[in-house]
Amino acid sequence: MKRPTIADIADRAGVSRSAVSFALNDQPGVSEETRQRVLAVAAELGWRPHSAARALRGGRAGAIGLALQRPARLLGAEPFTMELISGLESELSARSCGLNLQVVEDTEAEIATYRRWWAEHRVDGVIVLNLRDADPRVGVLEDLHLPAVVIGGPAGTGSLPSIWSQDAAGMTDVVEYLAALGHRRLAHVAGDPDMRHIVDRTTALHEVCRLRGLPEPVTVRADYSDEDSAQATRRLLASPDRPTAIIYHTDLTAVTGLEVALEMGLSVPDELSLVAFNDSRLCRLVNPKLTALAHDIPGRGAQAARMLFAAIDGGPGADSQPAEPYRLLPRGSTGKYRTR
Amino acid sequence: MKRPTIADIADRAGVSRSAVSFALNDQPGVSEETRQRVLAVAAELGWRPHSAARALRGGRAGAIGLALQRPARLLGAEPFTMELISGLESELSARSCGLNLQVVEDTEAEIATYRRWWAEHRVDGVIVLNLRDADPRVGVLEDLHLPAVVIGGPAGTGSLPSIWSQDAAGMTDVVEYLAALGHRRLAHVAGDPDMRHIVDRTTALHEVCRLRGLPEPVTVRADYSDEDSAQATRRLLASPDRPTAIIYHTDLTAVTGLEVALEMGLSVPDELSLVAFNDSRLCRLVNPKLTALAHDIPGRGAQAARMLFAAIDGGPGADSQPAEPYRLLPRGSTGKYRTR
DNA sequence: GTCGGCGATGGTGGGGCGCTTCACGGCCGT
DNA sequence: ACGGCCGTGAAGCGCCCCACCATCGCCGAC
Repeated sequence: MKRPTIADIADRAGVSRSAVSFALNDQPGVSEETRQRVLAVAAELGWRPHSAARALRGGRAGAIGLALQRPARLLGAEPFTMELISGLESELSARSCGLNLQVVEDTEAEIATYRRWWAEHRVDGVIVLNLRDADPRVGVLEDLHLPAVVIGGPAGTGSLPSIWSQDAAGMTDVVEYLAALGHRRLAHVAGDPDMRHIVDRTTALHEVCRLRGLPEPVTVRADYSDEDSAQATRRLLASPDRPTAIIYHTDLTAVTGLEVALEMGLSVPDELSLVAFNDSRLCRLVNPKLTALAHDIPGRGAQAARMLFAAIDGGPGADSQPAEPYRLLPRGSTGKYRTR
Repeated sequence: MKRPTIADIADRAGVSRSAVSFALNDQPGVSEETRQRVLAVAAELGWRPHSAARALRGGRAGAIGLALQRPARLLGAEPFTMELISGLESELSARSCGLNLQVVEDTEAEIATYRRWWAEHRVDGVIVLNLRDADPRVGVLEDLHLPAVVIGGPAGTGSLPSIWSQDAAGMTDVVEYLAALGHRRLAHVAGDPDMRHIVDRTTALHEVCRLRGLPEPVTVRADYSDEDSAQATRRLLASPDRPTAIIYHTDLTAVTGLEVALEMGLSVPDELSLVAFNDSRLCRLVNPKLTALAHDIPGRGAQAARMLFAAIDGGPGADSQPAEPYRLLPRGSTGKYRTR
């Protein structure tokens, strides 16, 4: 089976290749009658533009890139990524734009991927995840003039448009909620403290605690692995003045934390309250169900895609904007602290 | 910043564009000295081949396609996909080949995507997931001569190479294990009964039960949604002669089932044993941990990628082959049946 | 009333995007 | 003189679009 080209259509329709091109691209220069004839022939032959030829001609690559920076063993556990992708897709498919995925080991590899994508004309723009402090990716993308939308920020994104979750506000909500339940000794299990959103949340946490006159909250670091996040919770709970509420920065670590707490014989929420950032089905699968901060991740993906298109087109609409705020969903894992 | 082209290198190195091309592609026709000079200049300019130009010239698109057929709201919950992708990537990046992702609503849309990818020269081959009975995708891909590797089978893949999990063997292991624990009334919660692997497992289940003299196992259908799989388990457990062991075809439905069972006041595993196909972190997050059939999904992804490359190159190594068999991992959710 | 000029309309030809590759042509050594 | 070895020129992949051209209707000048 041979893919039809514009020349095939031209032959069949009895016109020149230019005329076909004009007709197919809604360009002036052909009569309405010819245009219809050409379109009919094209449909009949099942013609579709050769993406490489289009791209070569100086047009778009017709795809955007998403580099996922995570160790292979953790991919999959986190629902976030797939939800984001599904949101991106909803916009991409409407513009019949492809999505190029690449799993990378670290920031250096991610940057190399951007350079390669740029040099090979593989993508028209990229979505950047997990912004860090002084993130080197920003400068590289600016230098390359590769359109990009950062999910995270708004600080530290340079000239790149970003869509930022309102992390400080989310954290504030949580603390107010926990304080209202009578909690005073708070802790949180944080991932990489370089991450912009972790920084924002941590700052807010300390700030609100100070304002409310609560003791200084405790921070424990943990990567996203099973063992590490379990260990983090275990350390917190083994402490003599253990916290009465723990905030987790991902659903995954929270669920792990819950298991550890139950294992250690603590009653949740009577003796310990748990809250997770990033609601997902995971939070509803465990018992008690986890109180979580939810936000519409597919929606954010779609918004990011729209912004990226705007940035690629160079038109308006590519300004940084906040994402919809977090919604606090109280569930069974939080309650008043009661000694038994 | 302008992307350098072969002409730029030719100018700088003082040779013709052809010579540059030969040098860069390890083609004979240039002296070793010239080759080195050209390579040096290319490296200096940071040259990379323009993927579109290569593809247009009749070469490869330099990417493979993966169409994910699932409703947006379920994407993300299943760890399977991302693990598979990470496995694919490990091979792809070694051959600096891209991965094109597309989320589609149904089989029809998936087929349309294949046709589009083919017509637009976007991918060199595709990975096909979730083979069904009389799957229409197979014929389409054969007609298009689009290289493809099916994950699933081995029956019903036509001329397409496949990599098939040994579902019947896995199911047999489970039943033997449960029978050894004294279980007699078995049930399973199955997804779409069209799916090839579900069919294979179901057939094996009935077969082994027959051989062992166990009563006919009960089948309950459930899609992958929260509510549906919960409802399925609830129905099973409400029955007067309820099963003493339930087998789930995904980790996700199993976890949901466990929650339902505990909610209904059943003790697991004393009154009910649960087994999940597809081990994942989910299975270890719940309490009791779920007995599961594990297999190396990233490994399978890598294997699929290698086979696809073989199919694309038209060389050997593109024959169907079994995946590594399932490993049964007994955990807390299975045990002898004890009435209390 | 006729005719030349002119703009609008509908269509063709061809170049070029960056890369590969085939046909050829100097220039050695034997 | 002839066969390797190096290297060049040019064509062409499919598409887009600029430069052109033919035709025709219109209008004002004669």
